[in-house]
Parts: sequence; structure tokens; C-alpha cells
Amino acid sequence: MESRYDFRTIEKKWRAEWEKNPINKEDDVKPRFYCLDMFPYPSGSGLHVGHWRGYVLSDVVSRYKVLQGYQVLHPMGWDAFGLPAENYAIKTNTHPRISTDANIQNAKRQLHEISAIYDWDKEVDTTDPKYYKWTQWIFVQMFKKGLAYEQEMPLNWCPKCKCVLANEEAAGGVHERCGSVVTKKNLRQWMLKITAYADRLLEDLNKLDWSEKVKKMQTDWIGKSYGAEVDFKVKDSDEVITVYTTRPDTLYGTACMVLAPEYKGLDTLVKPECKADVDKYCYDASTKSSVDRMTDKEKTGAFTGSYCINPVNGKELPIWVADYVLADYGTGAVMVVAAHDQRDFEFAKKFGMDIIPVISPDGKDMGELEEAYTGEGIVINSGDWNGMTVSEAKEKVPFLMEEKGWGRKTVNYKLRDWVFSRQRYWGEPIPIIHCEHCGAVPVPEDQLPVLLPDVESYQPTDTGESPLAHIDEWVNTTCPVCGRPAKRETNTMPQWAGSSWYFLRYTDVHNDNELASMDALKKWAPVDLYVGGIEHAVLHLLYARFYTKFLYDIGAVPFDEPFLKLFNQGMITKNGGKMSKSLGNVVSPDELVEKYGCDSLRMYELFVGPPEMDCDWDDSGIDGVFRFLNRVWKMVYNYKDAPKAATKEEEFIVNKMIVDVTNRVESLAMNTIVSTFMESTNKLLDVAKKEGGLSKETLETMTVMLAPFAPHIAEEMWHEMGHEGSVFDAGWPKADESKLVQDTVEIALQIGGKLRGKMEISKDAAKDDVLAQAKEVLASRIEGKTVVKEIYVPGKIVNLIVK
RNA sequence: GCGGCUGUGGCGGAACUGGCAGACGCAUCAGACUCAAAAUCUGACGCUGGUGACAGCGUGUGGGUUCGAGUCCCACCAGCCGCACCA
Repeated sequence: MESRYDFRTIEKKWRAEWEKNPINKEDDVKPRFYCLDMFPYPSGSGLHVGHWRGYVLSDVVSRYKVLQGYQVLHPMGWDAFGLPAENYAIKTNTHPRISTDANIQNAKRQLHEISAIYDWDKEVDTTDPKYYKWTQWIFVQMFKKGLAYEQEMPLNWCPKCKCVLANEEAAGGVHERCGSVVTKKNLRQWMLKITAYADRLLEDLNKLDWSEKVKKMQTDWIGKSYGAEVDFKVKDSDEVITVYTTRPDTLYGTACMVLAPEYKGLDTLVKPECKADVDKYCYDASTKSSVDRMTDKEKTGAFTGSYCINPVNGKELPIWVADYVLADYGTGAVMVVAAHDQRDFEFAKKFGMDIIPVISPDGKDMGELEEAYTGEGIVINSGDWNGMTVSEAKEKVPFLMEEKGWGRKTVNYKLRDWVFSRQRYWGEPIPIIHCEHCGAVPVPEDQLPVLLPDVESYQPTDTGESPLAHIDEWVNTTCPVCGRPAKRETNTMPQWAGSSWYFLRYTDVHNDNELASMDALKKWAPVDLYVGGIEHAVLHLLYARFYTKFLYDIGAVPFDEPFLKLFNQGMITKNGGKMSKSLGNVVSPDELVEKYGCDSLRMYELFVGPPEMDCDWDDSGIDGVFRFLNRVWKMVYNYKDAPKAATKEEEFIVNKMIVDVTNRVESLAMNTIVSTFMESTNKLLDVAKKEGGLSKETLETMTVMLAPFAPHIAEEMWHEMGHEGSVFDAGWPKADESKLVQDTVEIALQIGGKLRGKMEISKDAAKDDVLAQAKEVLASRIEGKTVVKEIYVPGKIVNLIVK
């Protein structure tokens, strides 16, 4: 062993050794732990220090579990289909297969620098036909269960990426990936009926150990609300307009009916004299971007000339069109209760309609309203319903309406079905054949996978047609049912298809007969700890839950939630901004590894701050971690050959360290673990200086505990202390509680809550003795005053209140 | 607009159930070693006043509860994130 900490030699040596003899051995007697990173897109820009943060954290947990005697599944793979890979390929003018492979090679090389315990025999690549065979198989199963269907409707269209988007990808009217403003395009597309799982996706959030933040984001996205549907007959017509409302208690206060510009059947309601106005209004609404429509708060509208009848009081209500009503939420029709909804209030006021209060906080008349009243209160102006409280009326009214045939109780969701097809090349072909006689027919399972054909031009088109549509020899096929000529579906699946189930595949990567065997799934899954960024809160994480529930329902998977515990690491920024190649602020781990070593960078990634919080990257602090590792190295070097018996103080420091580090790994408070190591080491070095050495056990315990964090230096020190096997076979140390009991404790002395001194007392000193002693110490300060109250918190504090 | 998170020295951040605020580290300063520098080691390091032991102030702001508040309650301010006309 050299006195100098030569990290380059050490890290190279042990990385090679672990590749030959992995420390994480399969052994079916041991308990199991599945620790998963969100797999990356192999983009051209490679990994930066932000990627390391999550990967280091999950590797620390994995290695810690190994030390605790678990066999750990800690795999890695590639989410290699989809827009980022394809756009990169287009930009660099290379086939996506070639650029993707190159990017995977590069990312893999960079990942090796982390020295995580990934088992590369279990690598998953979503673009591998052996993998996407099962991505397609899942789609076929969904089709067979009626969960995959085609529909023509106005869809979110990204003009830059030239493809349709799911609602989740277009939240806020902006494409989440490229930032372009989304427009609408009327297209026939494949949809997945995720709404059929809305309730279970909502309810089962209770089962999960996820942050409240992510659970809330999913809850809000699913957007369940309780209310009623009410049927309004159209005057002089057989038509009926059904509205959805969460306020059936306010039905008597309806001023008018408002329909979305895209309301189906609008045309039949428009009177000839109003047609020009309504048409113009609807045209203008259709050309507004969804962002404008969301941000223009000034109410607009047009009258159709028709009226409908309020079932509760027979009142005739004018029917209007207004773009503040959304076509795809509820029924696309809203009853305007001007007095109790701010938007309705503004609309009614602008067009001079009656504003009739039907809820009053005290049951009395409310006079002229300045704004809508949305609070609790008593029903007024509402016939038989008068006198009920709001909550009472909300509960009872739907049943009263049901009896009379006016409407019914119902629930509603914001969640929409998932737009699943993409007009792009680099994705899984949707395994469907279109036959004139048989309709859409799934490709028979024994013919899967439908291979993505090689193609000259994979540039996207403006027409909403996939680049695959031009490959006649691929498109033209025969119908698997009737054998007549037929055409293949040319759309591909979205990026999310492959990532919605990859965590299942890791358990049984090489299985050609099923997506994963039941045995393998039972053995490893579901995932015990899932680590990744929060940006997937309602995308990947919602889709993966949906897929898992579906696969559970068809008996392919033995559980219905994929990720038991989720940890979202904070983002690392540089100079306050997200790291990106275009901003030129990417901090590459490569140079830091070169200068300080992998172990130092691993520890520094943890030390920068609480792992769930964002933080701004600053290289300078890594010196502190590097110095710390040098100190530990020297400590072992100096004292390993002449061990001393441990003093009481030494045992206390070591056992305290064991307790603190263990608790903090369990709670993932990684930044404070590094502090604990540093503090303990400083104290041990003081002891060593005083006593002329340290015990063998102390040095060994320190080395073993350090191993998950700084594995190379720990392994080297372990061997230098004379051990044959790996430090990861040593077992995680257990604290000896008896060593943590100290004979004396220092307590703080306060007068009137202010710190006025300290004193050392025996750990089981009686209260009266402590107080007497405290008064002695503070004698000069309480002289001439009366002590009116004495507070003693054992082991902590004495507080004297004086007058 | 609604909802959530965050706010502590020059900086990153500690402080588990209310109990000694500022652990640990960075930067800075002083000292030791050195011909010198680097590295390393030792020490100082919230602010204000005082030569000084010491005193006063101090966890975004203002109130409150408590013997005692960074921590609990109320109101507000700022920053970030999410949702955003969801009837």
C-alpha cells in the first residue's frame, strides 16, 4: 500500500476485477431487491453530471443492499425509439439505427465510469426486434380487449415534430419535448382506452410510497369530479342537450345554455338568421391556438337563435356558443349559473342576462352581486329545494332529478384516452393490417414482430402520413383473415410504448416465448425502488401503471402496480439554467473523473445537497470530498499495521456513525451521510493522535460503510487490511447500542429561555440534584432574584424563570 | 387565478418527535512546515458594540401559542414548480 492515494490505479484495478467477478451474486437463498433507474434516451450529447446524480444514488442503495445480504436486480437499458433519437438522426443525416447504436456505445462507456453494479447481461434495448415483439404483442392484446381503437377527431399536432401528440405531451398547449405551440389537426388515429382505468389509476395511488407531489399531479391529471348530468329539451324540437355539472344544487339559477364551438349537432340548432354570426364565431375559435384560447379571459360568444327548457322550472333558456366551453370535457355543454360561477358570471354580465342568486350564505336575499358567490350556504329561489344546505342539495338533487327523469348522478374525469399513433419512422410499427372486407385486423401473434423496414427517407411529412406509407412492398400485404390484398398500418407507436413495460423485461430479458415468465416476475418484481426525474410524473409513470394494470388483468403479470417506491432526484442546473448543449453549460463528468476519480465524484454528487432538491453545480466543492478520501486513506495506511484496543470514545464515535449512516441510507438523506463520514473521520483522527492508533475494528467498519459510496478505495483498503474476499461480502455493520450510552452528558443552562451556561452531569442524575447544581453555576446571575419556575428536560436543558 | 414546494452566514447546506442555530464542506484570514511555492497540518470565521471576559441582535416579513419556536398556528412577501376557462 502506498502512502499516496493513487485513485487512477486503484479504480482501474477494481473495475476490471468486478467485471470478472461481480459483487452482486445471484443466490436464491438471499432476499431480493429490485432497484431501478429510469433508463435514458441514448442522445448524441452524452451524459452530464446531472445524470450521475440519480445513477449514483440508486447504485449506493443497491450496493448497500448487497452488503445487507440481498441479491439485487439493478439493470440498465435504452429507451432508444422515439423523437429524440429520430431528430438527432435527421440532424446528423445518418440512419437512426446507426446513430442510435453509436450513441448507446458512447453512453455505455460513460456509464462504466460511474462503476455502478449494472448487470449488462440484462441490458434492454427498446429498438431490438426481440424486445419490441412484446411491445407489439401487448398492443394486440389491448386491441383484442377493445382497448385499442381507431377514431377520427381533432388532435394535438406539433408542427415542428410533424406528428400528433397525447394530451399528456401537449399539456399547457405546448409540446413537452420541443416547446412548440401545439395546433389542432383532424386525423384518424389509434387510441388506447386509458380512461377505462381512470378509477383504478386514481384509487391505487394510495398503495404507493411516492411523493405527495407526484401523487397529486396524477390525481389532478385524472381529475375525477362528482356531479350530475341534466337533460334540457330543445324548444320546438326533439333534440336534447345534456350538460354535466358539479353544482346540480344551482339548477334553478340557470340563465342560459352554452355550447362549445365544436359541439356535435350544433348546426341543427342554429336558426337561419343567426347562422352567419355563429359560423363566423366558430371559424374564429378554430383558428385560435389552444394557448390563446386558454389565456383569453375576456368572454365571447354568439347566440344560436334556439332555446331550451330548464326541466326544473320550465323556463326558456337561450342557447349560445362560447369558446370558454371545452368540447372534450363533460358533454361540451354548460348550464350558465351566473350567480355562482365566476366564468358564467362574466359571460352573463357581458351579454346582459339575468343573474339570479340561488345560494345565499345566510338564506337571505343577496341584492346585486359584484362577483359570483361560490361558498357554502342555503338554497333560495329554488321551489321545493329552498332551505337545503349546499352539501345537502348536492347530495339529494341528482336523485330527485332521476325520479323525474330530468337527469342522473354521474362522475366525470379530465383524463382522456391516449392518442397512441405517431406519423414518424423511428418507432414500433403498429401490428395492424387494414382489409377492405375485414376492417382492422391484428397481425397474428406468431407473425410478430412486424419488423420496422429499412427506408431511404425517414423525414416526416406535413400531411400527417408516416414515412412508412411510401414503402409499397412493405405496406401491401394480405389479410390474415380472408387472404385478400390488404395494407399495413403505417403509423408507429409513441416513445412511451417501449418504456411502459421495460421494467418487466429486465426480470427475464432473453425469454422468446413471453414478455417475461411468471416465475421471473414473481421472483423480482414489482420494483422496490424506482429512481428518476420528476418530469415523467404524468407521462411515463401514468402509462406504465396503466400497462401494468392491463397486463395484470389478462393474467400476464402477478401485480397491478409496477413501482412500489418512487424517488425523484432534483435537477442539476449550471448557472441557474438547465444543462444543454445549445446553452453550452454542460458539465461533463469525464474531466472530473480524470482529475479526482470516480469515488470522489460519486461522493460529491451526493454531497451537493438534498437529493430531492434542485441544485446549481459548482465544481469547487469536490476538493473537500477529495481531501476527505485522502484523509481516510492515510488513516488506514498509518494505523492498520499496529492496531490498538478501541477506547470508549472511539467505540462511541464508530457506533454513532453506524446508526446515523444506516438511518440516513434508509431515508435517502445522502448529503448528510457524507457529512457524517467526514465528521466521524475527523473525530477518529483526533482519537488516533491522542492514543497513538486506532483499533482494527474501527478501520474495518469505516471501510465497509464507505464501500457503497466510494467502492474502489474501500475495496483497496479492505484488501490492504489483509482480507481475501471482496469488501462487499463483509456484511453491513450493526451498531452495539451499549456503546452509545455515555456516563455523562452536557446540558444547557438557560435563564428565561436564554442560554447562560453549560454543565456536565451524570447521565442518571436526579432532577433535584441537577437543579441545585444549576443554581450554583448560575448563582451570580440569579442573585437577588426569585426563581419562579424551574424546567428540567433530562439530558438536555435546565431553564430557570426568575423575577 | 388555483395548488404545491422553498426561503437559515460570503457560498452549498445541517438541526430526527419544539430544547445549546449555523454540523459538515467550500471560500477567506492567521499560524506551522518550506529557501520559496504547492500539498499537508493547526487555529479563526453570523452580525453589531467593546482591548477584554462580555452584551445586544439574528433562521424572508408581521403577529400569535409556549418556560422555550428555524421547527407549531394565522396573515403577508419573494422565488421556483405544477395546473390553468375542467362547468
